[in-house]
Amino acid sequence: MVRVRFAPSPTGYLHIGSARTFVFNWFFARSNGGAVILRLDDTDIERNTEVSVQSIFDGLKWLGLSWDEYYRQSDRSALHQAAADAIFAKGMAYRDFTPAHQGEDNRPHESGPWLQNPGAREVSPEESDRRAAAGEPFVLRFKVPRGSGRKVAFPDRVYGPQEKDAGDIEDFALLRSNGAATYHLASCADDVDLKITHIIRGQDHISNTFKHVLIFEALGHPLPEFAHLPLLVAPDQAKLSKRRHGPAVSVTTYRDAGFVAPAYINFISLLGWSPKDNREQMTVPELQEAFTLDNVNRASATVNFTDEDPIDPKALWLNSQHLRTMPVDMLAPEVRNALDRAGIAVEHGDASFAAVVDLIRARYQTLHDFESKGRAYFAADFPMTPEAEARLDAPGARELCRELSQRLAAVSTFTEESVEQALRQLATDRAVKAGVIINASRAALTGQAVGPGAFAIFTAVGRERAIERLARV
RNA sequence: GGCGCUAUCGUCUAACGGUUAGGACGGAGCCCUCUCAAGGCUUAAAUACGGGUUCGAUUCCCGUUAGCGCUACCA
Repeated sequence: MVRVRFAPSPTGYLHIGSARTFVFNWFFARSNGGAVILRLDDTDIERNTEVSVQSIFDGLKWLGLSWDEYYRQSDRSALHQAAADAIFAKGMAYRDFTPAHQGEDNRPHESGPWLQNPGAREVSPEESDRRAAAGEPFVLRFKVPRGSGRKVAFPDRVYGPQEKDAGDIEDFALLRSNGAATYHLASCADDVDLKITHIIRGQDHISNTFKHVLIFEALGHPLPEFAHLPLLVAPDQAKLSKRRHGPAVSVTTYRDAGFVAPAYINFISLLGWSPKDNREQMTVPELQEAFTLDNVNRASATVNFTDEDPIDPKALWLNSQHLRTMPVDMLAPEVRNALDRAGIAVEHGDASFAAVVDLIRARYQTLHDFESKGRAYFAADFPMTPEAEARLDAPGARELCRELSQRLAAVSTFTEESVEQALRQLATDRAVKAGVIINASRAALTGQAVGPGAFAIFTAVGRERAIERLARV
């Protein structure tokens, strides 16, 4: 039974890299009949915030990919403590009473790695127990094996076999002086307890994994499979960070820009992974079906954004593709919500609403376009663009619109065909090109100089409104 | 400094050791057309550098360079 976990730490909003990690975990689990576990790695109480927890949930909920189990590490400190005790009891960890260093890192590792605080390992068990009993604060450190030629190794599903000299691994902390578990301990203890089979996470964890291998071994637990994902970087090649790159890296930026979740998922899936068959636009089920760890790349991928525009152009293109191809009954509720948030009251019933959405969606790139460019299809009031104004300013255009209005008021049935017939007849009668009336009508009906085929617009806007809008030019 | 990871068009990427190095976004141009999109077509644009191995290297090996990551009582 495959069990994967997504373990964000709530120190900020859900960012694009985390979202991709979640999505890949989800694809892997779902295509292997496995379980997805959401675990908040919130052991660093100083830096965690509830706001962040909320925004992570907001982001995940928007993606619309479900998880099966949910845990918070802060609820599981007894488990972490027990793991620390077990490792300590085996003599694989020791207390370090050295005060925490603060400010500049002045430890002497200019010529090599820092491995441990001098003398800390040599404190006798008796003295260690005595000082601990006396209440002297300490960190519990893992006693990394120092034998010559001792290697730590693990296979990585993406990066291949990994190996490192134990001599290059420092005696990392398991427990902080306040008694709380560090990330390393808590993460491994929980992975063991939650029976995680595959750890899929960012490549920035590769060097941590050697430490984790040591912990798993100390806990007497077989290694889960590891798969590290290439990093997502900013256009300046730096690791994405909210401090340096701002909201461009937040999932909610895309949501708020009018993206539909499947398009966003499609976009981030193509960062560091590809189906290898030249497909680009894919639905979530297609992505899940095609996803394999073997097709994950190793080089980091750049997310394109600028100070002026936080949205990657390819993401925008994918969004427009999804808007025009996703099932209209899946899109319509999203559009309705968007219009709702924009304060546009929609009078349409579901069927006619879906028909209008279907008519105009091929021209739009984001959900916001429905409220702006598409406003006239839903609202009684709408602005007129300068280009549309120009259409009406064409010689005779306004008069023709008014006359068309009168003629349409007289037709018995109001269909695309009857409208076209009336309009072309008017053109013939007045000896003008039909195009003039067509373009002027589009402007009068929608406030836009551009849009769908003109006759379809008449029925989309509806008889009453069409006649009224033509009359008042 | 140490350790690790990586390197194909501007960006995302494809290429059993043999291709005119392919696709996509974005750019340029054309076609279609009642407008604008869409769609179709065309076009510019890449194997970081240097050595090997091989009949043949984008692909395998070594080195250089560059970038990134880790090097906390953060995760």
